[in-house]
Amino acid sequence: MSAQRLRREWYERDAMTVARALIGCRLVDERDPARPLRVARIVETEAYRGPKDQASHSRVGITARTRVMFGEAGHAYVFFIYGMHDCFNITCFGPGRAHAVLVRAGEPMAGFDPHARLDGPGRFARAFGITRADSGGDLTQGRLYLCPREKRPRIVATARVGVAYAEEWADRPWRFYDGASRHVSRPPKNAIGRGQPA
DNA sequence: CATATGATTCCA
DNA sequence: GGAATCATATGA
Repeated sequence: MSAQRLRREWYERDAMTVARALIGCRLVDERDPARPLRVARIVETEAYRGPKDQASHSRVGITARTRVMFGEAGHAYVFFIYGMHDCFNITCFGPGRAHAVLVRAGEPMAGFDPHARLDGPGRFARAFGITRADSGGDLTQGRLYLCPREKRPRIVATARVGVAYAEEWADRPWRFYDGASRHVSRPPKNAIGRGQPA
């Protein structure tokens, strides 16, 4: 018996709030009936605060690519980057706000090889087979959806990755991760001792 | 039409 | 440290 999926209202909050709330939630993929259900626990996210945020793709306004971010909360925004990677995002807050949350890492729970790597936005999307074809999909209605977390994780906030060009927006602490997870994409350099007790 | 670059990953 | 590799945005 699977948990109930997150509803529209849950997504209708600003990106920083949603990005934090997303840590520990589960992404469920039952798009392919021929494959077993795939589930991962999200352990790392980044918030993008709409057009004024110079690190956000929505800064360029409404284009074919960014249109979904300007629409209803709770949809997938998937973009292709560096000629080889798809990245999975979740739209939030509401029409015209263009807030979004990038899912940067997860830990495999079901349907994956137990050693599958879901750390890093490119690897995460690839593990689920999420591509630009999935951009615009409604996460409150389709076969790709999110379920609430069971326990509140210890959340660590840092600056976002790869946005140095965004000037004063680059240093905002809008990257969030589960400090107890060993599946974070860029663990702190002095990370020994982090994680579950042995 | 031409060009620059990126919300990254992998290899040396 | 540097390459891979191309969609997207922007300017001619």
